[in-house]
Amino acid sequence: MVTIYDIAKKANVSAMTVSRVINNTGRISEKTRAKVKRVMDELGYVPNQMARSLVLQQTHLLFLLITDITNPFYTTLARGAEDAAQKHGFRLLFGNSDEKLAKERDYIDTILKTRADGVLVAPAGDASLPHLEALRKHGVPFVLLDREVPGVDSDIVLGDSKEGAHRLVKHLADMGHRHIALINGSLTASTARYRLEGYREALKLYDLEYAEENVLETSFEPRNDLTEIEHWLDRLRPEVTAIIAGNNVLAVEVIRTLSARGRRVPDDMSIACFDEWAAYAEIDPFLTVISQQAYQFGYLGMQLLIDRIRDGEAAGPWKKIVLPSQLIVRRSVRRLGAEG
Amino acid sequence: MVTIYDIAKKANVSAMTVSRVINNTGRISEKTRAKVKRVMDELGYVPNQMARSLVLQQTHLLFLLITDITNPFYTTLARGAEDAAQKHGFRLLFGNSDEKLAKERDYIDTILKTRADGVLVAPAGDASLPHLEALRKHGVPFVLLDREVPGVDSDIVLGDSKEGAHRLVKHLADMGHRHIALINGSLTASTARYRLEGYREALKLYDLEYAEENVLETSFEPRNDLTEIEHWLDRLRPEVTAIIAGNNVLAVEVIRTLSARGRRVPDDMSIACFDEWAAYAEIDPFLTVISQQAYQFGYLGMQLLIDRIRDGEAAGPWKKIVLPSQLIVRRSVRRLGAEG
DNA sequence: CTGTTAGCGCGTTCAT
DNA sequence: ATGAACGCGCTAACAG
Repeated sequence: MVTIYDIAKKANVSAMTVSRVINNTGRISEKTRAKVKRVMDELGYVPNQMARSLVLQQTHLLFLLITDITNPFYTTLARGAEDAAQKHGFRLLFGNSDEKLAKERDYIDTILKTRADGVLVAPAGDASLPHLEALRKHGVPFVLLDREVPGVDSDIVLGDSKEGAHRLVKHLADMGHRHIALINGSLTASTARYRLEGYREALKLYDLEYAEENVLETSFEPRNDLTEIEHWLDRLRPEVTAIIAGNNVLAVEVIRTLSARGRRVPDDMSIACFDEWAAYAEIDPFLTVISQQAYQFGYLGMQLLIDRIRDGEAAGPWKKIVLPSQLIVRRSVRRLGAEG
Repeated sequence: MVTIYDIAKKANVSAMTVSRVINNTGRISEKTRAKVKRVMDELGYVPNQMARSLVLQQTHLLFLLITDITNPFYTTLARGAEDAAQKHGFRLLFGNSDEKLAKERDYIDTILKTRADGVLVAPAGDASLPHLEALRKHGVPFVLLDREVPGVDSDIVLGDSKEGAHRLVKHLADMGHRHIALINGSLTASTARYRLEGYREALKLYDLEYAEENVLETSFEPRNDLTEIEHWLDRLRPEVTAIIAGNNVLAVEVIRTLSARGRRVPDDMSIACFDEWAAYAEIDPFLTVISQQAYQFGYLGMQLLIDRIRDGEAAGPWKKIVLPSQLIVRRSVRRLGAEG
């Protein structure tokens, strides 16, 4: 490995001079600067980030932790975070927890060991608390994305899940559905809790029946085994004509399960859900969704993080950004007649 | 920051003993080991990766560089790479180049500075050559994914793009299409070249007309401005009844452009393309595609990389894995009668 | 404008 | 079984 000492020797200067050339600090004569630079090129020198970080006590590295890298909601969010980071001259690396606490812990571990300057976290759930406390304890600034974690104060960017669920129920009711089921992620995720809450409140408001067997709590991430969903569909009250899915993944899995049994959407069952399927949905508009501004989650979250890194305490009290969502009506919900 | 010296002092041992406890090296009495561990917990010690890497000359960190984090092909690939890395006890971080050489260069830079142990690269194109040469020069093992780069010898995992294009043309011809256009990524990507080649060969084979204005070379990544595609569609020979898109993104953009002008797929134009839109395509099977085993690209690539890291030269000559693809027929291609 | 010294946190080598 | 000295590559502080 080429070090500043190799450069120094070949350029007949001290290592310190080389360091100054690299970092553009101090005053250096144009002549020596040129000489040093030439030698650096010749030798193909690359600064050792480890060594720099060790002495500077900062890495200039930011992390984004998402829970499902195959979900377009999170990848769009990632693009937003990336753009904002680049705009401010920060490097960003991604990690994928797969909604698994163990994987999340491993990434937090890596982040801690790597001494990242800051982290954007979409937490797996409430049990992410110790992970976030670890970040806090070690002085790593972080911003929460998409989900709250009880017991954690921080900057955060959220969607209005309760309001979204409300709008979904209203739309279904408007379309003539009176018996609406809900398949949800784990209630250890705040979004799932708010969506359940909004669902129940709206049912009450529109005078629709609530039945325990019409609600399934499972998980947001993709699964290979659809039997749980299958069994739930079997136990559903027969009057149910519409299902709300807690996210885009669940919606797809419900539809797959239904269609494996020859039941069509929306003919035999209506479906609506949270979150888009990005580009594809546009060309073949099928799923009725509550669309969230995924890109903004990442972009604004990154801005908050960078503010926090730059200004520390001076960035003021914790900021909470709640992003509005939008109902997009498509083909997956059928209009029911009076008989429905 | 808590260091091994803080632990050492509080546990009444030397820093060296602490280090040994951390790394499970040397012989330590159970008593001191327990004491040291307890103090470590009390103080919430986290090893400083920078310092470790500096002395060990290795980071145990792997990178995956993809060109479009919003494209399900690459995110599925990423999941495969992640699983394989985890299986072998390596940490993996992601970077997204957005098909941009400048962003790719920045990531290569980060990787070099970070002294990663190895890299999985889906290169932006032929001009990625210097980036890969830099990796080589600095002794960072890498494996290429999805695209070849002329002038670079390395392990690589590829799809058979030529064969895929061939199958696409054959299918369209079988469906009665005699005038088939191609919208492609930049020819600086080997996949685009092979797809063009397969397209031209197949046209010849099935005695179909080739026309220059029926082929557009643009780029694989999503764009905001669809005018280029729009203009191309306007200039297409009027006899054209089907379009092959070089990837999933282009297919969606063509369809969007067409539908903005009131032209329907497949009624007014048939479309087929490379690569799936992951889960969503299953529930609403619209696009006829050549489906590639994205997950395997990542999984097998990671295996190659880890072999190379572990065995170095002893891993033998460069390995090239070519993954077969599969034609999946759906609704986006219309069957033409004799008049077509 | 340039060089010397010291130390960031840790692990290897050699003592004890 | 444990400790002291040294160095990994780099930069801040001070000297000249």
